Amino acid sequence: MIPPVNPSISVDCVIFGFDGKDLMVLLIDFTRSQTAEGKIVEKSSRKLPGSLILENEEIDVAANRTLVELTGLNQVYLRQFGVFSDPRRINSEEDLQWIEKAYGVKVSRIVTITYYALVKIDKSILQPTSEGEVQWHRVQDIRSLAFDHKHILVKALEVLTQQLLNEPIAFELLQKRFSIRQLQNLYEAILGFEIDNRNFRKKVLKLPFLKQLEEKEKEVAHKPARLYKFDKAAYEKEVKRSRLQLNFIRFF
Amino acid sequence: MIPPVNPSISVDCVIFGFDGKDLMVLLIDFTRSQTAEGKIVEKSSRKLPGSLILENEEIDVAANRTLVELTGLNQVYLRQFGVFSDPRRINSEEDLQWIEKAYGVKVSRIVTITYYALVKIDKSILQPTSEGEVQWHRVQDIRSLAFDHKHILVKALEVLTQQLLNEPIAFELLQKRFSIRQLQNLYEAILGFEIDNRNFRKKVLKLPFLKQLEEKEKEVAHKPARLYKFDKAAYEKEVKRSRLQLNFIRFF
DNA sequence: ACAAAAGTGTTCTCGGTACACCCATGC
DNA sequence: GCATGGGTGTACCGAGAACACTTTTGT
Repeated sequence: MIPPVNPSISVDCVIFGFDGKDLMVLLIDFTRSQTAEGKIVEKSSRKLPGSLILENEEIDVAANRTLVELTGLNQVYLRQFGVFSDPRRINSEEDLQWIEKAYGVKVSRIVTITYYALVKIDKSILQPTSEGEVQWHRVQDIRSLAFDHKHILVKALEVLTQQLLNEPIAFELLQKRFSIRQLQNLYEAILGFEIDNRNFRKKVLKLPFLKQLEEKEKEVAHKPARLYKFDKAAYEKEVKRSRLQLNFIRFF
Repeated sequence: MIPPVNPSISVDCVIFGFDGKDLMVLLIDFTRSQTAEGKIVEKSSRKLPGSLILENEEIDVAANRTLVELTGLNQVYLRQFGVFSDPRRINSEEDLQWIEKAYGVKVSRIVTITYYALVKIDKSILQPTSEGEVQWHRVQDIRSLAFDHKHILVKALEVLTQQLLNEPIAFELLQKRFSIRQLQNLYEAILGFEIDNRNFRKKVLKLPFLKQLEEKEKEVAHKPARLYKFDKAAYEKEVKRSRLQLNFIRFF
């Protein structure tokens, strides 16, 4: 038996990855066709992965379900960042019909709760979906998306940037072991400006939760970089220890 | 004609005020009674102001509507900060019946989008509601609330604290004209620790959006304090001007 | 030996912190 | 004149910013 779906609440996930150079996002290609007035209307575009929620399902769980179905990854960083509720956010007849067909329920207005996920690209194994093909796209190349998904993406990027400056989430996008340069590249890609390498190293090497490993890069045609890992336990400990200070009041 | 209500989505508002000494929150007293198995069950408690949303109503608008109905205040600071979606968050029969009676619709599971508002206490004129009496309460005195509202309040406080450290929202809680000491009291009340007065003054007086006024306090039995106001336009300008720097990466 | 990226140190400036006394007013 | 809270300055320290050359590896 199919569990009942709530026809007015959905989740949409902005799934970010990092390929060493650019910030990437996972999108689904899909095509809607509608027969209206004897003519067949076809529209092709891309959308963010998402799903209506089940009755009796917590929203976080729905977001995680969407993520697992798509990437095969469980236990990844997932953060709720917004609610999109414009009554006209799904405004075309063929879009509504496509959703009704996909879920087998009558829908009208849908409020969506949005999440962004941070995944290690190399670990993700993209699963085929009934909606359409799933692919990674460079964020900077994306021009338009279906529904109000472009709008959602823009908001996700804003929140991601803020988050990156205040919490150690960069490590969720990198492989377990990484070089300082890779970390810097990630910051530069997301923040959109260059950072002085010496100052960056000085700053991050002082962090108590960045652990140097014995291993080095191999088979590279230059001096091999030292590898590091993120020690989550050390981070949690440090956060608890640190007291709030005046220092923390910063308005810009 | 009553506009149709969406029975599965609501907003709840945590309305904060500051009385010069303590952080306050606006709560509604309400009583549910239910006749079950011949017995009358009565429960009295307090709840956050909230409302089911209307179909065709944006969530932000619903939150604002709730706020206006209650305080008579429009155009106050209002910020969405969470979504509470545990399918069992409204778990008692009398709570469900009370909601159904209040809105005249059949409800089962409700997902709530939560907002916090910052208001100037002296400007608010509490409106009587059909739900029950509305009153300001000191945040630190609150022991328990109906539904999962205590949980919501705790989350609101966390977000408020973070916000206070990163954005100039303190001024939303103070009167238009205020003294540095009042501002400091507000920070101390919310952050929960004492701040050195000389250092605090030095810090805030350097802010380009804090404008000194000619007026001073009057009729106080001590040296009258200078008054200041928050210049929003100057703040916006400053934010645009300031560039992101490495400086901004702070993990604790 | 050369190409390519890793890694390293110093000086300057600014902002945070700790800390104790005089000032203006009402009564 | 005294009680009350407002308002002020200095010395120390740590972190960010600017800036250019040497090191290690593969080919």
